[in-house]
Amino acid sequence: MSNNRNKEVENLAACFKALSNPHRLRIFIKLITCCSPGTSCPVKDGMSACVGELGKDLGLAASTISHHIKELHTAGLLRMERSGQRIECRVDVDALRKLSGFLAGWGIGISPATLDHATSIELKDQTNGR
Amino acid sequence: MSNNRNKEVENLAACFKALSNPHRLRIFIKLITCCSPGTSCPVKDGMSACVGELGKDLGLAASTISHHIKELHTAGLLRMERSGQRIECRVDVDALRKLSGFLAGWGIGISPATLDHATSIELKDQTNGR
DNA sequence: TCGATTATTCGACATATATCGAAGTATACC
DNA sequence: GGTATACTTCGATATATGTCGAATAATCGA
Repeated sequence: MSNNRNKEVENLAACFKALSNPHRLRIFIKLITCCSPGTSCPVKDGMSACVGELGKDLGLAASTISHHIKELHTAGLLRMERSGQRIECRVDVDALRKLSGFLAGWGIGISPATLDHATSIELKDQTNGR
Repeated sequence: MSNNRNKEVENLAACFKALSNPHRLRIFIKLITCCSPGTSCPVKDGMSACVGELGKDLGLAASTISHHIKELHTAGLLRMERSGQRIECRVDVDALRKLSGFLAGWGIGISPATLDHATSIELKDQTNGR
């Protein structure tokens, strides 16, 4: 229970850490926007782009981009799937929603006093899908 | 413009960084909940607690707590005000709302394709109030 | 099979972060 | 003034992070 709660806070912190680096945040933003509905996008499927595209314009070495994307992936914020030579990345909408829910619970003025509920949003279980 | 956009991403990243450490996140959560309406709280004023209270139960040295709270403060997530011997901390609801707004824009499924708007939420200007 | 493209892993390195204890500052109370 | 309480600043130190380039792996096309 309390142990569980601990794990939730750790997960939450891990997500924030993944977004805490400007380069990574930029990658994440690009992923979210570059392929959103209505935008022309190299990949037809919504919210998806390959590693190379995401890293463009950041002025970083390929290995560094790869490292950053791995961080986002490990935090559960994005999913990766091989497609030929490329590896497609897409936002994990669930994780994003949960993260957003945590902040929205208060910030926006909606029901506070609900830590029990708010921190029990189960962030992506670290053991599956990676 | 683009320079401005850069600064916004930096600010956003700085906020995430402040919340990326489990100890700091715990402090932040405590601050948000311990004194929310309806809860009995050492400080009557909603969402406020002194440095010492926030750091309790974390098993950290006072200097470390101080350091963490300073980080949260620098990121603009909380305000501090001297009150006698104590220093009262309260969440900066504006910053929280903006942070939350950034994630909520997508995550929750509300209008995507609005990066222009979403990243132009002006996060607290680093130069005032600290 | 060979070369091109795309991405990851590895080792090195500089910088940043988390942490402590000791010393310093500010305020309150006697 | 002197002492207690609350917090911050400073210096030290161990660990984590961001970055690169070189080497490796996976896939495609000729």
